Amino acid sequence: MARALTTGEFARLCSVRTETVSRWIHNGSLRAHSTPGGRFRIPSDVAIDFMRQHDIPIPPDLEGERAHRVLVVDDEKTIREVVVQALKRIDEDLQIEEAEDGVEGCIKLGSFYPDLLVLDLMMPKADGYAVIEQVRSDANLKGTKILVLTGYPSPENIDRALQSGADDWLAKPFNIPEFGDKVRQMLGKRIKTFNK
Amino acid sequence: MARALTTGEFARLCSVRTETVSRWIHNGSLRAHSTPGGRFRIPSDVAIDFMRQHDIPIPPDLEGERAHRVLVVDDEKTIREVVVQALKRIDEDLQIEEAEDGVEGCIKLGSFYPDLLVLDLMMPKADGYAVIEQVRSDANLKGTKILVLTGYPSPENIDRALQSGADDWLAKPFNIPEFGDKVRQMLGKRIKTFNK
DNA sequence: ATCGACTAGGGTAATTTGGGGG
DNA sequence: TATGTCCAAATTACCCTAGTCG
Repeated sequence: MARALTTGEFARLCSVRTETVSRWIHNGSLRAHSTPGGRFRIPSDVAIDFMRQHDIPIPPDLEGERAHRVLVVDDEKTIREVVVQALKRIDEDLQIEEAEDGVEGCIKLGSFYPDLLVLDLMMPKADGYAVIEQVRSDANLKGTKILVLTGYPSPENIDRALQSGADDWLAKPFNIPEFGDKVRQMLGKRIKTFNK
Repeated sequence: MARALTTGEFARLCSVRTETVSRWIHNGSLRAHSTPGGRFRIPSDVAIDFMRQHDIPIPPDLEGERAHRVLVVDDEKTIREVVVQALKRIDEDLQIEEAEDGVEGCIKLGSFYPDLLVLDLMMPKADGYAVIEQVRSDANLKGTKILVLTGYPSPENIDRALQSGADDWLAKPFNIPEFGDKVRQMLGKRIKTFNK
């Protein structure tokens, strides 16, 4: 997971020259370590941060170099704990963040850029639909998959959620293996879709 | 897929000054990312979209920078799946969209601008002939190739399809290698939307 | 030992920014 | 008012070279 890029590789990604990347490293715009011989190496997570910061499109194979991020948004602490435990069992390397209402969720979205959003529909402040719309209107979250959890799985609610842009849903209470399958599918599919 | 243009390069393509391109980026008319030093880079697909939207001629080498798009229109899910799988095997970088009837197909045409349209003739709502005519009457779809699939390959049907503007056809069920050949051929010698 | 990729550097071209006039 | 051209100053990135690294 720890691949590091050469200046040339990174230059191509940023559509600049190798020398320019060297200069960025010298003037502190870009962090890198170096070989004993003076060649620079840019860790993939540094590269991703840099590119995200400058709105440079990130190639999927580079994204794949890092651990997946999951944001869990639910106002019930118990549900969040169950979900987080289940997620950790699926993949202990997952980066997991939590939020307890739609507003907090939206704020975390803006800095966390999750690969998967596990989202309750009924919440105080901003409900799940609003969060879904927020995600789907943000180009930086294009790759984010949305799994909706709801205690009221009426056809209307489900339809509205999927219409808004959710990718899949589960009724609460859900069984853990089924949840695991969906998560694996959504995180896996995401990688496969972009695979070179 | 990865090249990005400088403001100067893009300015030349649009026959304006670089300052004007900078201003387009600032006022939001044109999306771009930037280097730490503040120089802009315009991803080639953004550039193409912009130029298409403003009827600016797109040079062929720029067109080549992006993945080809294929729209698959068929009311039978099984057929769509077979076609999509076959397409992915031909070129995994293809952007593929699906529609299950003529109306949905026409809607997607308007935003997806496929290079290739794989089209069933017999469909509910709007049949294949209607879709072909729609494509051929839209200047923005001048470059779109049409491959017709039909389960009823009578001379009348084929004739009518080709008359309407289809470029080639295959009888269902088709064999995959033959389908692959035709697709490669059509994407390969695709006529560019605009000539110099 | 080879050879492509990289660094460092200095001159140069391109780009940004702001302003003014059409 | 809105948009693109034109101008100029400051800055950035490009381009080239020689030499080094992997």
